[in-house]
This record gives sequence, C-alpha cells and structure tokens, in this order.
Amino acid sequence: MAIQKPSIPKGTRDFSPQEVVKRNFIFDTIKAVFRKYGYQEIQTPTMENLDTLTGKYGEEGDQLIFKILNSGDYLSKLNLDQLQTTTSKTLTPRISEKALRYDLTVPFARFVVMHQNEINLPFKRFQIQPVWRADRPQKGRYREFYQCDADVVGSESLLNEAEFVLIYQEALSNLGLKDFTIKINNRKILSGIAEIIGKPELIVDMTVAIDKLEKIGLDGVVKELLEKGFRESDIEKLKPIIELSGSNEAKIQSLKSVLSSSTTGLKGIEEIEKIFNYTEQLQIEDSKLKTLQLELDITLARGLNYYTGAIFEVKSNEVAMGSIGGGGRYDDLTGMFGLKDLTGVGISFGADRIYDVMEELQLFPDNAGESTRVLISNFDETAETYALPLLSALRRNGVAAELYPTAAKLKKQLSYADAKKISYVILIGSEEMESGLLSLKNMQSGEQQKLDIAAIIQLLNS
RNA sequence: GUGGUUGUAGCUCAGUUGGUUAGAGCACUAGAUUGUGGUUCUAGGGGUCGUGGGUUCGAGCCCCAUCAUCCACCCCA
Repeated sequence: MAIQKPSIPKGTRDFSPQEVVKRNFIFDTIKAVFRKYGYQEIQTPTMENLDTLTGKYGEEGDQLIFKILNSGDYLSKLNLDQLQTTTSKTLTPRISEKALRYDLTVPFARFVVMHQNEINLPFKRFQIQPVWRADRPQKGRYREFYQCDADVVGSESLLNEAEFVLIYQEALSNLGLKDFTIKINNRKILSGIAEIIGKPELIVDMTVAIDKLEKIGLDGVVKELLEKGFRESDIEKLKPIIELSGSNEAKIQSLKSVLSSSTTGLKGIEEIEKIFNYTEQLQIEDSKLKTLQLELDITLARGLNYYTGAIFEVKSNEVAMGSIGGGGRYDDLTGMFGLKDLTGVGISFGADRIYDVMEELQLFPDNAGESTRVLISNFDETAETYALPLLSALRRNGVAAELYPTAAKLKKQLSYADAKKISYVILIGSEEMESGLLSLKNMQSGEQQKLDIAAIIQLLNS
C-alpha cells in the first residue's frame, strides 16, 4: 500500500492533552452551574434515525445534516432503472436511514417522548455532547463541535427563562469573560409586528432580514425586504420599530403603543416584562459576577423555526465572534413526535467558540497543565527493581507517579519530566538504595533533599 | 451554493526582473557535561517547493488546470 499523508476531515480537530485540560475546564464550569440550578445530565446516541432529524431545521438545515450510508450493499434494493428519474432528495432516504445529530434539542425532544412515562415534569436536563453540521468551516465554525444544552420541558413558567439568563451570566462570569451581552427577544413580538404590517405570512422573511440590521445597516435591510415582497408602505411602518433604541424600559413602552392592536404582540411584551422582573428579583449581590447586561433586542430572530416565545442570544463584546450561546422557548417540539401540549425552553453554550474567545483573551488558568506529580528516575535494573514498590506506594497514597520505563540517560529523563511539567523527580542510585533516603528534586527551584519514602509521600500530598 | 486568500522542512515563514547545490527561527537528535532538566555553545538529520500539465536553454518564481487551506457571504454554536 502506498504511503499516504494522514489528514482529518475538514472542520474537525484533534485535541492535545493541554487543550483537553482547557476544554474540560469549560465543561466542568458550565456543568457545575447547570447542576446548581437543578438540571440533570443525560446523553443520547451520536446517530439518530434520519427521519427524526429531517424537517426540524428548515430546508437549509436539512442539507447540513451528515447522513450515514446504509450498511452492506446499499444499492441492492434499489431499482437502478429508476435512478434516471430519481433526485437526491428522494434517493437519500432510500440509501440512508441514520444521521449524525445536528443539535441536542431535537434528540432531547425525542428522548422526552420515548421516556415520557419515566420522567416527571417539569423535567430539567442538561447535555454536553458533540454535534455535526456539514457546513463550510470558517472562523469559529466547525463541522464537529460541542454544545452544552440545558432545557426544561413541562413548565410554562417564565421563571425558567429568567433562570437561564442567570445561568448564562454565572457560567460565563465563572469562566472569566468580562464583557458579554445577553440579548433577549420574543417570537410573539415579531409575530405582532408582522401582524401590524399586515404581512403575517412573511414573518420569516421579515425576521431574517431585520436580524441582519447590525451587519448590513438599515438600507441593506430595506433592500432585502423589498426583494422579499414587502411594499414601501410596509417598510415605513416597520422602520420606527426596528430602529428602536434606548433602555429596555423605553423600548417596552414604545412597543406597547405600536403593538396595541395585536394581542399576540402584547402577550410577547408582557412575557418579556415578567422575565425582566424575575431576573431583577433573583439577582444576588455577588462581587465575583459581572454586571448583568440583559438587552431587549427586537432585531434578534434566530433561524430555528421552532421557537415560539422567548429567544436568547449571547455575544462577547471583547472578541469578534459569532454568538457563543443561544436558545429559546418552543411550545410544540414534541408535537411532531406525537406528544402534544408540552412546552419547553432551553439554552445552549457554544463551547468551541467560548474556547476560542478565552484563548484570544488568555483567560485559561496556567496551572491547569500538571498531570504527573512525581517521576522516579531509572538508572539500571537494580534501581528499577528497588523503585517498583515505591512507585506503588506513591500511587496507593494518591500521588500521580510514574517510573521512567528505561534506564536512559538522566539528562533525557529530566528533560522528559520538564517537558511534561512534572513537579518532582526522585533520584535513586546506589547511595540512596543503601541508606533508604531518596533524593527528591524540586523541578521548579532545582533544590534537592534526601528524604525517606514516607516523608516524600507526606510532602507530595500536602 | 457564491466570492476571495494562501499552499516552500514537523511548526511559523523568507526566497531578488526566471539563473549553479532552496534558506532562517523554533522543534528534533547528538556532543560540550560518565548522576542533574529549563539557559548557552557546536554539529547533525530532515524538502519530489500541494499535484498535473505548459512556456523556456533553464521554473520555487510566469501561464493553465486541479486539489487542499483559510477568510467573507448564505446560514449558524
């Protein structure tokens, strides 16, 4: 076989030991906050049945799902004569029954429906697992990435929404992020706006267009709205709404008058107000937490079409990066799996983007790299034999220890310890074996002292 | 799906209007130092210049194609 240069698929990454330490720091921090708010962890399979996933993310989303080819001769059951008239859309379900999960929310909905008799409502779960999207990779965008989701189903209370705001604030603060904005909106407000304009059927096009306000400016949004079938007069009505500015309170007041004739719109505003209220009352004085930056942003839309109430998005203000988190309320996610009238709300942290932000801001604690605490040198066979019981004694007492596996040059062994950031090295030669006092070298200071094994264990455990 | 960027050592990159044997730093190996790492000094290994074709006496450099890459758009975490 010809030698091939190894590579990994586009948009995927290897993680070195140092990177895994940092990534675990992120996961552990987020998990701790989730647990503190009463969420329990679940896991679901890497692959789902294809029909579980299709149709949940819109047409574009469906194209980004990684499909898994059926096992065996996947063409054998096909009538090949039909291939001429077959499109990839109709062919796909016949040669692929499984797909890699695209997010954690839909698998969760599936989980809830399948286990509805075992779980008790309201069910609060969190889940940290990789997801896959057949997207084109670019900055902050990968084909395999981790999502950290928390969702609650079976509770209409807006207390859940408010708590998610606090979870974002607490988790991101604990990670060391200093300046980030939690944006909130409500799908009902967007529906109300579309209603007022008299174009309720164009709500999706409308939200997609105004979502881009920050990026392409008002002129760009107007241009896109015209292309989508809005008239000048519609846009005149829309302009004052999307240009809304000022405090959250001011925005709410103007929206109330603009949307006064839309019951849906008013309901959305009421929900937002209630969430603000809850967060104010739940805010605890904690000097470690950054000031809550919660902003009502009615241009916030988010593509996923299953949201029906609150919508969240979190952005770092320190680094140019897409959103590092998002979520919202969905009233009927389990409906498509046959379980009606179950409402849910959830959020997601983009761990990989948070990693990139933290790396750029150098927020990782630098002591995170230590693995082995002590290395025992290996001079020769006699010393090795002498060292073996010491090695297991160290480990028995909870000290991460290793014995250099060959009698290499000491220089090489110390270099190994240095490269692996091992704090201590025990040197065992003929003199040490005779006296029982081992030379313990501190790799940071370079100092050496002679101690017996009990004293060493005590020192390393302190 | 659309537009652009960049492909030279393990990594980051130089490489003159096209001209002999393609370089540097870092990393690696060895020695200076037979039981002492990080600093220093010395030496060494490592390249089909992304791939294929073309122009030319001659191509890392020019032209075409192709693949990969990164960035932006779309969309999204």
